[in-house]
Amino acid sequence: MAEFLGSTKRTDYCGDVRDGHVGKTVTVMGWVQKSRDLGVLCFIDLRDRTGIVQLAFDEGTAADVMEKAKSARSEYVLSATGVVRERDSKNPNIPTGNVEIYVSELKILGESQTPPFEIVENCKSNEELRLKYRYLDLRRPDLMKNILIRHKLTKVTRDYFDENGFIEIETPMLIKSTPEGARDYLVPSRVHKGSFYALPQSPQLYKQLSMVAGFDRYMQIARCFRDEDLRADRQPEFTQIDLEMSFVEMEDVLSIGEGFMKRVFKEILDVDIALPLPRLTYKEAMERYGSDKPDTRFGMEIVDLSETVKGCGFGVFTGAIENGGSVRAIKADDAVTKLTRKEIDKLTDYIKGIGGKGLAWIRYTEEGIASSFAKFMTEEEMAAIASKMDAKTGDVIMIVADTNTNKVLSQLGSLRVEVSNRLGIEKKGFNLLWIIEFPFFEYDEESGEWLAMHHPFTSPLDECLEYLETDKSKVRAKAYDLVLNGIELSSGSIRITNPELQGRMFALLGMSDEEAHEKFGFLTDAFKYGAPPHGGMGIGLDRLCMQLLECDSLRDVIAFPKVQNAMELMTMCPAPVDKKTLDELALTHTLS
RNA sequence: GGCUCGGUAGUUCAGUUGGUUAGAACGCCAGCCUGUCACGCUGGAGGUCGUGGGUUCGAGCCCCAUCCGAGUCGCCA
Repeated sequence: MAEFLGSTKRTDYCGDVRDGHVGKTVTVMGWVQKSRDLGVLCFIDLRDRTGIVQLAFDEGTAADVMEKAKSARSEYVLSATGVVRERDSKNPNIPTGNVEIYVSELKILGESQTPPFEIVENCKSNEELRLKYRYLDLRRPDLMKNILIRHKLTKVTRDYFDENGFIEIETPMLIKSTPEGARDYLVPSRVHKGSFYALPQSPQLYKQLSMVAGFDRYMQIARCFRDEDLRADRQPEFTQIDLEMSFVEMEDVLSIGEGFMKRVFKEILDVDIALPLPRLTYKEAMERYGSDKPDTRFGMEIVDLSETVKGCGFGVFTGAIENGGSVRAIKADDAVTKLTRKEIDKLTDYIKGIGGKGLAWIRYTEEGIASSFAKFMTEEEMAAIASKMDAKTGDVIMIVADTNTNKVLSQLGSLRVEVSNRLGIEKKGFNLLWIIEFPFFEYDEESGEWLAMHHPFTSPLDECLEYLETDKSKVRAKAYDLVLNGIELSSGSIRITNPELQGRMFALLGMSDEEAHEKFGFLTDAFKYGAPPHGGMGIGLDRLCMQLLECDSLRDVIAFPKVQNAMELMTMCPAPVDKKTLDELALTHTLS
């Protein structure tokens, strides 16, 4: 039977009991990590969020206390009072290993069944089980540590932005659905049957309206929702450090953003980040890394072979070039033993899996050149490739050709990362960089239309305004992303505040005046009443935390995450609701 | 929606060509034990092999379907 806490008060956390406490009487409270019953002697490791301390019992211990100590199983909740004393034999493996608490009073505050998995660091149990018992998983020191560091990160965030004049404003969770972009989570209205709220994908419009209101600098640690499929770095419910600033241009926002990153890395990891951060234009990032979120911790940059192989004997290459595409390649240094013929076949499948036509390759082995296409080439042509790629014995070149150069680049970009993973290339450090000058429009092959790459309030670069109606491919945006080790951490832009320009943008995106007014009238109306120039960004808090802690999954930094099918396994939601509830919401017809 | 991988004791895993009673380690339970800290020793319990169907004299193993989990592509302005 569990006992009541009564008037017992904790004096110290378990992990804080050290040499300085020797001789003092302390009371600690926590969970039984492990008990060791040696007959006349008994030891219990007691754990709380700060660490573990050893409780000791011996022949001098009162019989009732000893009896309780021996009955305490794993994960029982105890309160223990006793004198701290130096240990005869110290345990160098734990910070409190020099001391122990010689217990005179013991309360069993809560009993526990045997947990379904051990509450230890580096638990190997499968994640499904751990998510079902998430409260036990969070009790494990590694996950506990992650959540505690996340707390520290949000604290640093609020401090930094407060010190820089930002005001935290809470924006609504129940908002109007705007069908652009990701799928919305919808919330049915009871009062207005057949109408719906949406959960915000971002507080975008509200923060812009806060600028119109005159708050000048806004920030919010904002929960956002997107009803799209999950990934290791994508949850349907996530948190953004959202900010917006008035009377600024891009440089001002980047400066605040990178100042924040510097502060975070210093305070959380004691790592110094050199400022200003490197920048790449979107075009350069695509040309060199085949990605708008390149991992620059390793090389293997993309090389354009189009000039080199122009007019060669291999029809796949010449065909791609003659039809407006290109031939490009990456080189894996000293990889010839790892990238066997079989491995390269797998990489070819990988390329096909992401929409590629295939992979041409050259392996420079000790015995000579092995290649998928050498038979179509002259020796001079092969030598020209080797020269252009600076290839030596031991290297492997992988080549992609397509009539669409963007496809070539993005496929090689993916391949570059895939190959680096397969080769186990060491990636160390924190490579932060800005990607700037994003294209404003994106050509959609399916519909044959130019679509907005960002939300429609993003401002074009001043020098691109003249091309808006004439050549959409030339228009670049005042948009910027912050990339860390190949993950998009943040995205932002300078916004349009000129109603006339905004009208032009809506028109270019195929939105009629009526449609634009229906969807965003409240914003364009607001801009008629004195809108300051403004811009901002949103920083993915979960992703930042995941990178700081070098975790592979967002689930390791979110206390109660969802799994791949968007279920939360502990509470098993989403779940059906009863008919009465549906009736009230006029949703009964959804029951089949 | 597609592709790949996985599901055997509470947990992590092994399980040969389809063949007797499905094993190990840890954990759990009981007893013993005066300094343990991966305590030790002795003994014990614990399995609808994800689920359903099929092939077979016989299925953990082969086939089909299905559920669950992971990664990824599509998707994510």
